Amino acid sequence: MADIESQIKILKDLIPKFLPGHSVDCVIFGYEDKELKVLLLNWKQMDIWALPGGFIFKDESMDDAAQRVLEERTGLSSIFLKQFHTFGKIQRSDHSQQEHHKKIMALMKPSKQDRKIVIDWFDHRFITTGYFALTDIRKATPRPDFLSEKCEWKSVSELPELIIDHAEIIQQAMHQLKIQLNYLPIGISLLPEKFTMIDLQKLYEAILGRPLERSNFQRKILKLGFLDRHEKLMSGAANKAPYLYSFNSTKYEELLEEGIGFRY
Amino acid sequence: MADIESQIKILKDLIPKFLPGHSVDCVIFGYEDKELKVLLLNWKQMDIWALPGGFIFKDESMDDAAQRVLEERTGLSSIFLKQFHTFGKIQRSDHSQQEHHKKIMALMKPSKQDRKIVIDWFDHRFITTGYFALTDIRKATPRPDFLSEKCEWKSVSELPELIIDHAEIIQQAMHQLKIQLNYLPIGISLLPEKFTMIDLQKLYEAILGRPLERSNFQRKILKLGFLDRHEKLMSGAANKAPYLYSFNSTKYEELLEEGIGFRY
DNA sequence: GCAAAAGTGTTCTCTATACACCCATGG
DNA sequence: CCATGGGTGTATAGAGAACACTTTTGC
Repeated sequence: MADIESQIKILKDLIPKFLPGHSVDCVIFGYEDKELKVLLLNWKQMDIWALPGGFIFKDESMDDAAQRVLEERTGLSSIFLKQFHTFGKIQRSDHSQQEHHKKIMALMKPSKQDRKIVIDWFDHRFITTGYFALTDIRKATPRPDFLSEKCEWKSVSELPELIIDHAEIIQQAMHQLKIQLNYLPIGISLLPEKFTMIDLQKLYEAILGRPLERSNFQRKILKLGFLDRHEKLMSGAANKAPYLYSFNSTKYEELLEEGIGFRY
Repeated sequence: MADIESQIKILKDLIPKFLPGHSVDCVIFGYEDKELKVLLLNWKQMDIWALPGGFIFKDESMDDAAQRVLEERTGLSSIFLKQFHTFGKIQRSDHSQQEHHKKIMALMKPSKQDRKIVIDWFDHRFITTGYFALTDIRKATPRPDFLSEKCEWKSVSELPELIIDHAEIIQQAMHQLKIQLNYLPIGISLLPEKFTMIDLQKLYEAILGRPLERSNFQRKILKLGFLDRHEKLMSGAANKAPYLYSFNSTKYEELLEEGIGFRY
């Protein structure tokens, strides 16, 4: 596996350029099949998952580092991205993490010195800042990093086993999403260009975790006036065809300043 | 000034025990004379102010570090304290900071080596996590740290000149205070045991930055039912005496879970 | 009695919510 | 025509804002 080995060499050279002790982790949200999803990485040689994360270069702001991680994993730039919490407990490492690093190290034969640098780097304590991102799942192209085998969207309602405190980080991100719902460009970030009213409602329901009344939702949203109505969507089903809508981003952004009202 | 010199020696020995690159800063709020105040430190030899802050020991959680800073500067423990944002721009240092360190160094004659360790420590890049605290100003006893001359409560409406990005940190803290108002134990933390309805109203007004209608405020708060009514406060003024109230903390905490409703 | 501030009542509007009803579509 | 789901109407309850009115206090 010369591939990993060369990656380790690259990493060894990068390590001195990173800020020690601090990392960023991204909770990248997408929306598909009426479910809220997050992008997760599957670690090589282990059946355990992790959030996409990375380190901060000494000459790079923390926000830029998060942006870089997001871009590397999804190919997307200029996406809504916001920090939500910094995790600073002492025990931010666990058995599975150490086991993983051992297995990775076993796969390669770098020089003793390189090996030591890399192991030491991963073994010391990190404080991590969590960011959440809102993406259109159809536009993203998930790409694993060198530590990982797979990079996949996983439904937040059935998350796989996650390393260290990453389950907690996702929980926190979802809570913040709920809390800040009225001030976030939920719809415009997570939905495709055109969508039906039910699509939008289901998205809100997925985030809020509770059902909303159909007719009232429709009236409320339309009254806010940030949607443009387009042609009807003929689904082929034996029922009335819904209109397609798109966001009038000017009006939408104006309204977001004040907050679009849904209590949680 | 052997005093500073011995402090520098202590600091030099502590530095290896700190996590490099990360600090905490506390925006400690108090309420007095109908004004929201924050506790600030005045740096020795300079007419510039700073937030109380500190570093994190390698075997200490970030929350504990913030708690320690709060306790060292106010003597208060078990106070409401919560992180609100992490500041990770590259240029988190400025001219006034460097000037200050030079002046401090000039005051003392430590060994060249000690001096280098301390200067290097302060000169490298820090990411800082901001915490805000809510305190009863009457119970706190402000104490300067060794870099500072004075430690005083300053009204948020007329802040003095602050180092680096500390003005921005306070702005952010105030914004979070406003946003989270309905979920924070504002009253019980910032007011004395007993207070009048107007006291509580003025506190809310100070945080929200806008006037509230007296009679409606009274009705709304009383209807929520977390206040116990006590004797009247005879002020000696030629007007009707207001009742004194205190928080029924059980009910208050129950309600805070759901949020006590004031739109901002 | 008068001024000032506290406490209570009334009215109006706006929103949320529930639910009824009509409309479009394809089988 | 019927089942299904979209779109609109309506009725009611509660919250919020504005403001009038009453009560208490010290001069």
